[in-house]
Parts: sequence; structure tokens; C-alpha cells
Amino acid sequence: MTLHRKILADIEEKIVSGAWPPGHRIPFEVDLAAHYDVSRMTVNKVMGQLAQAGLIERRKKGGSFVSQPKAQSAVLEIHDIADEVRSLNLEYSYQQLSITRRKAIGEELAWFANGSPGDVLFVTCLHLAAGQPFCLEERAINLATVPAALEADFISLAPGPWLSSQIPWITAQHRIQAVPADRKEHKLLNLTPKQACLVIERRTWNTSGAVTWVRMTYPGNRHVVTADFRPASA
Amino acid sequence: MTLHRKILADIEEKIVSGAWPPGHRIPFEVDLAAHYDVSRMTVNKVMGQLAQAGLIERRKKGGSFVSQPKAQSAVLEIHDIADEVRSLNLEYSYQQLSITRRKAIGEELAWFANGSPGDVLFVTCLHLAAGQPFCLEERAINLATVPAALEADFISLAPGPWLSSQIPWITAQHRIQAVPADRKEHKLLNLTPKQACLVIERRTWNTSGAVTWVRMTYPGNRHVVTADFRPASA
DNA sequence: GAGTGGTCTAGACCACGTT
DNA sequence: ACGTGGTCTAGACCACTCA
Repeated sequence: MTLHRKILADIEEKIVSGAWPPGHRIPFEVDLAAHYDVSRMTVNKVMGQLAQAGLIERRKKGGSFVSQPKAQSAVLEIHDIADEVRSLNLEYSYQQLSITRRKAIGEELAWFANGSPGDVLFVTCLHLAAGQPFCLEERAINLATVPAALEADFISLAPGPWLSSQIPWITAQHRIQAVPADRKEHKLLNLTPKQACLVIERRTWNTSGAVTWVRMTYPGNRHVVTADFRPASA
Repeated sequence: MTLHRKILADIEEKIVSGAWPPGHRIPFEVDLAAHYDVSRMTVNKVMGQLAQAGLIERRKKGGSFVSQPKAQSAVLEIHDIADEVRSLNLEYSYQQLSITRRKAIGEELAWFANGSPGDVLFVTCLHLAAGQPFCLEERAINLATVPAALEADFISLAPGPWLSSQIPWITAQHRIQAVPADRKEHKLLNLTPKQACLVIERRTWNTSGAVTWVRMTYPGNRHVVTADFRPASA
């Protein structure tokens, strides 16, 4: 573990935990350097990386501040469905369909396995907009990485927001495809048979390992995924 | 323009232009520092950014090398359809359907406009795998940014690869959705009516402005989009 | 073992924006 | 005007890895 990584992790933790809320003024580089007993160059490197990651904003003379929480939007947004629905001026609600604890099976073994087949918490739920089905969520949570999920209440709170609050910084891999609705989906989402659905599968990791796998099924005509990126260093 | 940005641009140009092809050994940091007459720290910063962008790979003791051209794959790959088809062990072919030069219309005005409505080159074409339709491409090229497109031969070469060879480093924005096939698509792509299609719209820019807009329509069951990303600095 | 990249330091100067 | 971040330097030490 290098010096600037330690400092980076420390400051990230402060921001993610809320100890330094959005808008909070971050100590000046000189002070941080003194506090961590490193040179200013090292602190500057850390702050540069935080700024590039969008966690903080920096202004000459003004200082550095914790950004408003749009941290993940830069690349491929991890949708908060509740926000999404509310931004359409519709009432959001959530409904749990099932929850089971079981051993990892099938593909989950390859995704989650760190040797022995671990336990997963499998949740299916429905997100609704104005009382109408909006999106079907099927989710497996790796209990080896997130044991606290057992004590979470997924009746009133969806697994996505709960995980976001628990597991702050992650790596994700997405698969996106269009599929015709099958029987289950057409029933749950109130679709006509074979209607086009947008299926987004996402696996996420943190530093301890695989966190969760989730499949979100949207009626295709009601949803668009957007992604910005810049390939080069620009 | 700062020192390390100049050096970054210089080395990027060498890589993108092919002067330093994939696999090429990049001069050592000490030599680069001497060549540009800067300190090694400055060169190191540049090389670090190039490595993070995926343009080069670095090995201790081994030196630094230009990466194989997967530069854009890190986030959301800009598919080279020919490669994609060949990776399925199918024969790839390409077919131009139409090409017209006209003024920008509709949404293109907002996308491309830098004041007056400029000219666009509008191309529709079909990508085929083993003689069967694989993907429908509809593309508008901003002639204000890419005037050379007028002289390109889009009969034998698809616009995508041609643009990639002309406009190296770009920013892109994607919209992805699932839609039922309409008449035109179901005819051109050989689909059953209302079959689920994956539609990817992409707009790209370079430093001079908007380059192109493209809509790719894939039969949903034949295509998956994948995207990796890491939200934080990790 | 030798040479590379990775990291860090203790200074320095400057542009710029807030005051 | 002042103080901040942005940048750059000329050193240094270390770990890793290839020969």
C-alpha cells in the first residue's frame, strides 16, 4: 500500500461515509500534507485523482469541496430507479416479490466463488411508477462479501439503494440486450406477449470481492440507457 | 498549454498516427526526459496518464510498449462490427444502401450546429454475417468537421472504420434501448414483425466539434452490449 | 545484478480567483 | 493583494523483473 493510496482511501472514506458531506470544504493541501506528514506533491496527486473521479471540485484560491453526489454518472449511471421515476413526476413505489437464502448455483458459482460455494441472498422485486409496474429486478447478493444483507429489511427498501449505502465504491460490469418478454415478465410487467424488453445485467465488486449480480428488465419503450465516455486521456 | 500536456499530445499523436505501432517500445523515461528537456517526474506523469488511458502498457524493468488497439474497450466499446462478426467465425460483408448529401435536419441541427445549419452526409448500410443481415446502420456525418468524408468510398468500406482511421480520439455519448422492429427493419434485417431489437445511438465528438451520429439496429437475440467501469479512482 | 518504472521529497514559481 | 491550486524540478530510494 503506497502512501498516496492510503491517503486516498482515507479521504474517500470520509466523503463516502458522510463525515465530509457534499459541499464540505476540504483542508488545504498544505494542511493535509502536514496532517499526513507527507510532501505537498503527494497530497496534490491524491487530490488530483479525487477531482478526476468527480468526488471533489477544486477552485483556485477558493479551495476544494466535496461534490454533489453525481459521482457515478460520468460513465454509465447506476440508476437509482426511485429518482428516475420521480424525475418523470410519477409516484414511486416498491414491492418485494420473493426473498430466499440459498447456496450459489449455476453462473453465480463462477461470479461469486472464492473457493467453496457460498451463500447468496436472492431477491426479486418490482419497481412501480404511479402504481404501474416499471421494472423487474432479480438480484443475488453475495453473503460472503455482504453478510449484513441478512439483517436488512428489503420489504420497505429496495436492495439497490441499501447496497449503495453499504458498499460505497465498486467496479461494475454490464451486459445489455433486447429480449422479447417471456411469460413471467409479461405477467409481472403488464406487457403484451413478446414485447421488446431492455435487459441490463450488472455484476459489481468492491475490494473484498464480488458484491452482487442483478438483472433489471424494463419494457423497452419506457427506458433508455445512456452512457458518456472519453476514450483517451483528454 | 502545460508541459506535460504538450508531451502527452505529442506521444498520443505518434501512437495514433501509427508512427509508433502496437508493440512498439517507447523510449525510457530518462531518455524522454532528456529529449523533451524536462524532469523525469513530468515524463512519469505523462506516461502514467497514457497507461491509465490504456494506450500503453508498462512493465518494470521491461519498459513501456504501445498497447494493442483496444484503446476504447475500457468503458463502452465502439464495436468494429467486422471484427465482431469474424470473431464468431462467420464471413463478414458490407453493403451500402443509400448515400445522400443534404442540410442538417431535425435533431441533427442541435447535435451538429455551430451556428448555421451545415451539410451532412447521410449513409445507410447493412452489415452481414455469412450473407445474412446482421446489423442496420444509419449514419449522419458532419461535413463541417469531416469534409474529407465527401471523398471517401463508402461502397467498399463502412463509415465506421473509415472514421476511426480519420478521427482518432473522441468523446462519445450513447443511448441504448430495446424497440420492436418496424416495417423497414423487419424487411432489411430479415426479422419477424415486432421482434425485439437493440438500438444503439451514438454521437461522437473530437476537439473540433461534432463528428457523427449513428444508429445501429441489431436483432436483440443476436447482440449484447457490455460495459466495464470503475466509478471511483481505484 | 542491473535497469526499469513507482514513488516520494522539499523546495520553487506562477496563474488565477476571491477578497 | 493574497493565498490557493497547478505545475515543475532535481534529486533520492525501492521493488520488481528481466537477463
